[in-house]
Amino acid sequence: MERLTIGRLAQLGGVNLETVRYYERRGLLAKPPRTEAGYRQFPPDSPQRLRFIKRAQELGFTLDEVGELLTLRHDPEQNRADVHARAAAKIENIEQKIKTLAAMKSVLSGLIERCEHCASEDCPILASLEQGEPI
Amino acid sequence: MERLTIGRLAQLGGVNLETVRYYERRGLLAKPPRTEAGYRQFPPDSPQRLRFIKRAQELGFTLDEVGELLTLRHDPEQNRADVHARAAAKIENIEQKIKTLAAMKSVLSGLIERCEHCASEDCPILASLEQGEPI
DNA sequence: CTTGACCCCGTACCTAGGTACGGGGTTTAC
DNA sequence: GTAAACCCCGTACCTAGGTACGGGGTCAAG
Repeated sequence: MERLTIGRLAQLGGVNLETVRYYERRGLLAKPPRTEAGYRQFPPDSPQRLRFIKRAQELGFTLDEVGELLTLRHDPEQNRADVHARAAAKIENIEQKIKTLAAMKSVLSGLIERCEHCASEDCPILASLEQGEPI
Repeated sequence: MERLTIGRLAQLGGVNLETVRYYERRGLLAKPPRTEAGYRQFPPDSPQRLRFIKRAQELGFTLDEVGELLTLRHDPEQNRADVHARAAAKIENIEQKIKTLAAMKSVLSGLIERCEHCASEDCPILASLEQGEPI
């Protein structure tokens, strides 16, 4: 259970050190215990959490939304039904994203297959733009 | 083929009027023809293009990336092989996003199914954080 | 016992992606 | 023919999400 300094954590998580401080301020990372001298001592699973945050962000979740995702974790004082409902909502949200990405992908695949067609006016990419509801 | 004023386009596309001007400046929307008086006259497919931009953004693409996606369309002076390669790269990118989202979704589904488990220490959400490569 | 690498904190600054403002012309509806 | 509702443009401002700065303390190696 060796604990991590902030610099080491930043390195392992692939982010700037200041970003770690920022996430702590935002409440995305729990305030870690400190040494006598005030140095942060992060738990060993922090790098994963950090990477999760970055990945969720790359998928278009805001930091507030990432926070919601993370608090779906074991929070003993929330009632089960509420967690359940919020998780279900997030799942729908994710499914919608997947659907839209799948539509985009198939458009691009089509583009590759019949590239010559695409030199003409009615490129399928525009036809697909209407697909998918706003998220 | 009635053409759209900027206000109408913004309304149909669900964005602020200034956003349309901004996208035009960024080159995401082609500079439209103008009336005598200088009013923009957008082609009728502009709302779809606008919505595409917004959706791609919600999926974590930057506006620069959206621009790349859009220029994969019929641009007659690019050679086929190049378009092909760039489309293939975008497809991989999209597939990676889908994979990561699918991993997140299955974590949340698991969370719902065995909610009681999750009141304990080893919530599967953390276990999953390592899934998926950075995009 | 000191030097370099690391940490602390608060505050200032930066980029991306918009949004708002405001002074002016235009168009449409009474 | 005039008021409301649009549009023009340039510029200023705003939010989210970081990043950098700088003055100071700490810790490990030589």
